[in-house]
Amino acid sequence: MGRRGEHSKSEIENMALEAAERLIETQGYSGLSARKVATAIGYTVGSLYFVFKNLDELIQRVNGRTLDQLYMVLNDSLTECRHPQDCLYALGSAYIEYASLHAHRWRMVFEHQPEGEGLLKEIYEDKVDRVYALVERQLAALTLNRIPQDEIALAARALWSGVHGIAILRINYQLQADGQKSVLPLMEHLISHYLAGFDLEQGDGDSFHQQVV
Amino acid sequence: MGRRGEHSKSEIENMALEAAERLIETQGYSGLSARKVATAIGYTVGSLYFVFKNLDELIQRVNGRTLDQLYMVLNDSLTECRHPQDCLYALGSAYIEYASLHAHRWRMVFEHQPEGEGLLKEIYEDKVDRVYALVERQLAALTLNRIPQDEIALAARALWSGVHGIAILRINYQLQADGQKSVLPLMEHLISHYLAGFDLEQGDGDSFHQQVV
DNA sequence: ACGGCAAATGAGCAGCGTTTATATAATAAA
DNA sequence: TTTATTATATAAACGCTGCTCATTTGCCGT
Repeated sequence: MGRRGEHSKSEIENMALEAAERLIETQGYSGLSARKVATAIGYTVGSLYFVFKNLDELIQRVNGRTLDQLYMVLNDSLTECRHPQDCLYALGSAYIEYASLHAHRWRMVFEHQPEGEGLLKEIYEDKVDRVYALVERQLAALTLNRIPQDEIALAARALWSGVHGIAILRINYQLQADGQKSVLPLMEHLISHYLAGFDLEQGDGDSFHQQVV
Repeated sequence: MGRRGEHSKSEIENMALEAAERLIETQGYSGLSARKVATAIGYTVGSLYFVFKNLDELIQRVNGRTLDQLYMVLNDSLTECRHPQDCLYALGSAYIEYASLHAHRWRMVFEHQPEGEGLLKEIYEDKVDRVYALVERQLAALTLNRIPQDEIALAARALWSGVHGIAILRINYQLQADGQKSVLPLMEHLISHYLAGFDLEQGDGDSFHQQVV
């Protein structure tokens, strides 16, 4: 049939993204295919390529939405904490919980290598930065803004690399699958040790102060 | 043709693994296919399935070899350090360097989800433990063996999650591609802060002492 | 009413993992 | 030496994949 006009381009786009997310959540990346997505929204393959350049673009769009969702969850986790260190625990806890609850979607964000350059990639990186900013804000508060922003940015990335790694541990080895409480002490252990070391190293001119970014 | 007898089963196995590694190193996971591997070693697809149960098994075998190689590199990095903290730096540096040099192979170790149970998976996990043991040994030395082994094991995983995350950062965002020196300060920053915090928390009965594993 | 145009299709291409009947070469038996 | 057996390698086939494109369909303005 020709133009049914039932859905606008952006409507189809949204339907496809939602269908793709559903497929990924339930069956993982390998369960995703253009034909499955198309069928799920009542169209055929060709129509998908009318809206997305290719599957890669669709995946990048899904990843963008995942990052948005993650940002919101993390942001919401900050409502019930006051001390920055507790807020970092809250962020870490929310991060690990999200990773556990949406393992497939979450993994895809980091495992899918976007090919080539493009506007999408920049948007993507902005979304990542926005998530990191949540951590940076707490670190800045904790150090009473006595540490330059670029250094805070690096510290956030270093620290969160650790939390991220723990989330991966949690997922890959199904560590304590019964209620993901069990890796939380590990996370708090990492953060507390890291922060404890932070105070000791105020302006001691170590190698970290080299220009890195 | 029938049995040419030019290569034994284990010879074909080796040839296939080497060919697969070459494909992955140069073209990444998506560049790997049963037919490509078979062609590369002068056989046809079917013969591959005479040696491996399926592609998944071949990949797991490649990952095993990668872990062996990684272990050796890390082990060798310890020859020129004395103080445990310097040894941890050396391990971190070697880890990040290996990840950068063999990004595709290294990523596959963590991103490929081995399906189902089996002997291979256990061997695989032993290899992972062997790598962690290198870190644990340094942590134990640093804390003068005053901390129980299971706690050291967790600390190693927490700390190395951070180093791992930094390696991911290095690869994903091509952080300072000109000589991977630039993320090393970040790694040392993480380790030094973490270790600085370690001494402060001797037996203070925090949540970390809960039974986790 | 009809022409033009946008939307949607579905057949087709090359490649994928995997299975299997078949052909072949080396070996064992007669 | 000839024959039978067995292990090995193959090629074809199945159903799937991402992606393209000629073709058809239906709406909308003239």
